[in-house]
Amino acid sequence: MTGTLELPPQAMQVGLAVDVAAFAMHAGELRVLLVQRGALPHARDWALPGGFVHGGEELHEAALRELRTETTVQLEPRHLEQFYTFGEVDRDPRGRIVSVAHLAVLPHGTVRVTAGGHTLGAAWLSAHQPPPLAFDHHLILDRAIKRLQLRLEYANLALEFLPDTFTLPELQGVYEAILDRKLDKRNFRKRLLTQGILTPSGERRSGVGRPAQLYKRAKNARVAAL
Amino acid sequence: MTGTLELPPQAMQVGLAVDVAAFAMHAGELRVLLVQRGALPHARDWALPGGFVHGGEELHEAALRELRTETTVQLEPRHLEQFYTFGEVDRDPRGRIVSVAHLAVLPHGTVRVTAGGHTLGAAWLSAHQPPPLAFDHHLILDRAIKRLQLRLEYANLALEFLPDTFTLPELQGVYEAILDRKLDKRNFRKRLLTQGILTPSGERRSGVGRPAQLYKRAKNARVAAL
DNA sequence: CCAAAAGTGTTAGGTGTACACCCATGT
DNA sequence: ACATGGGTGTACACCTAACACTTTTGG
Repeated sequence: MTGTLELPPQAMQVGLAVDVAAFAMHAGELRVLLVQRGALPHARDWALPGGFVHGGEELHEAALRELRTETTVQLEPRHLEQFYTFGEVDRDPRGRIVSVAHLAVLPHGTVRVTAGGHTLGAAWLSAHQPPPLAFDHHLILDRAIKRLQLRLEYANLALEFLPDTFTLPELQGVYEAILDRKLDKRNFRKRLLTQGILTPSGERRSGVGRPAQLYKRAKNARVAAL
Repeated sequence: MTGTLELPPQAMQVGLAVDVAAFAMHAGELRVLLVQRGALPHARDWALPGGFVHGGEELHEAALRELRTETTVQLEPRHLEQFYTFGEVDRDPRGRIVSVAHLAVLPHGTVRVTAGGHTLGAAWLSAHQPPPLAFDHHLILDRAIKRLQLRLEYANLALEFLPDTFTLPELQGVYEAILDRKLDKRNFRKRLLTQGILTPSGERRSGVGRPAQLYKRAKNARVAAL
């Protein structure tokens, strides 16, 4: 079927790319995965991982591939969603390049990243106070954070940042890191527990201070769309 | 600057298009602007107005142009926003075509549409019960309606469907048409009036039954983003 | 016994929702 | 006078936000 019909002459051919704003918790802070570019333009600048979509490849597949090849992230994203398309004429000096930006959430764990492909380095850096970024990636990151904050209320995206079992203070930490403000402990517990998406896992975690009850996600509790 | 840097060899070149889901109220119903295609593929099928982005043209400019040339809509959209990008490999038989879908709201008034360009016809048809559509346009329309419903709560997008002055029952009609369900009259009035975005315009409108108070939008009341 | 972090209830204000009757006009 | 659509108030349930002390553990 493909090829039997012709495109109209004025059909604009553009470079199609994806960029990924991948978030995780580190040291009680919301971090975003950034890579240091190895090639022009913007060599040595920090940027969101991303690149061109290959032929026959779906957009979300391209997003996953870029995550894996540019940064050697071992863990699967727990959430991946397209959130905006950046197509300004002059956003890339190489020509008309349209980027479909994706939001990813990676689970907790010492998410070790190493440079892959043609990047000089990769690191988890502060999402709320990022370094200067290449291209229009600060716009992309801003919008990604807003979307993440929106999703936090709608779906239960906070759980995706944590391991299978976790404590309520840890969960509250995720909310606070994403919203970038403090929450009241008692109100938070009440809200989450009456929501019915958590079940106590019996165990307790030890450390400094009183050990906390461990929870895991209830059977239902799925991430909703839109 | 453009052209001095080369794209990598695997950079995928794709056709870049925009599609527009333009909404308006007609006969107390939410309607979407559809065109009847004049060319293959899907000739004679209904479709959302849309087409290829031209060189040097921003995405929102392309969306506006397609609205104007394919349908001869006289009125400016009161709201125009990108809401999702459809890039599935097989969504168009002519090859890899990525469409950045836009949501538009047109103000009230007898919005007369005539076929323009290479379309056979154009019409305002029911948004909630549309005819069969070309390509993946039913997916686009579904998502556009969901976004419109979301925006209705967040911003005050309902006002954009009405002329400068309007009555509360008319405004409630817009809400009901978009949400596709009935609302309580007293609760609706209370909510809208305490919100402070409406000011009575003194005049009253006559017709059958008791005349209704006319309102206009208050000085503030701007449409918020994201 | 001290430091550190976890856990626990109540109150007041505001918001959403359900619900039925009277009013102003045109015919 | 009647048909048609516009306009009005209250009560209850629920959610939100503010607020301080006790409990459990490790050192």
